[in-house]
Amino acid sequence: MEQQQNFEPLVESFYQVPTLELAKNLLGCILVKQTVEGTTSGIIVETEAYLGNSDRAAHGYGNRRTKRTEILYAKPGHAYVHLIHNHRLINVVSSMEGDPESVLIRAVEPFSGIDEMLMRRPVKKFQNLTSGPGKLTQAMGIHMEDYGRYMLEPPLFISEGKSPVSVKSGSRIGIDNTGEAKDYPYRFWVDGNPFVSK
DNA sequence: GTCGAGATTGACT
DNA sequence: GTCAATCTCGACT
Repeated sequence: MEQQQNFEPLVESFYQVPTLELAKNLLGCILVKQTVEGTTSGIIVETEAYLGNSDRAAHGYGNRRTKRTEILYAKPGHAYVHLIHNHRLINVVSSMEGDPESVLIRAVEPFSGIDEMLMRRPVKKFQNLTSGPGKLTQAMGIHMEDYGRYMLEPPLFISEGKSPVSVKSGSRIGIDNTGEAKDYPYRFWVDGNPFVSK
């Protein structure tokens, strides 16, 4: 019995807050991706903030505006899909138009369309399905074609969810050789959730 | 046209 | 804990 409900996309003003605040607010919200095969969704349980101009670890650092980072300068609420090795990561563009800031979605907890996720990404441990930025994009079928998608309407959007009980923050992971930027406490997660990557 | 780098994952010791 | 895999973009010749 598959949960079938109508998701309500968040409104534009939700994204028009400081990036660090948006990163916290996104926890507990639901990421929804609709495909011809069906709808998959997951509760966001882990995020990271990337502050463009002042953050060396961010792709928008130093106002390097290229075709690849172009979407970071657009209005908040757009999807920035980035490729790394053979994996994809998904960010939500935040802050104001013209500021290359974004929030990386690092992990979600499967909510609906779980059968389809398992088909795309067969795993022995259910916990491994979406507990990482490259994992959730594979499970939910997010590709480069989703680059630049405006996440306020289907087929890719974020819906309001329940507020997490307890939120923690700390330093980001996976970004070495970026100097002091790696120690910034820009990572947020839902305390105790098994789908948080580490 | 060619070369190098990157916000990761999974398998193995 | 270490290490290799594999793809797109961006810079340079």
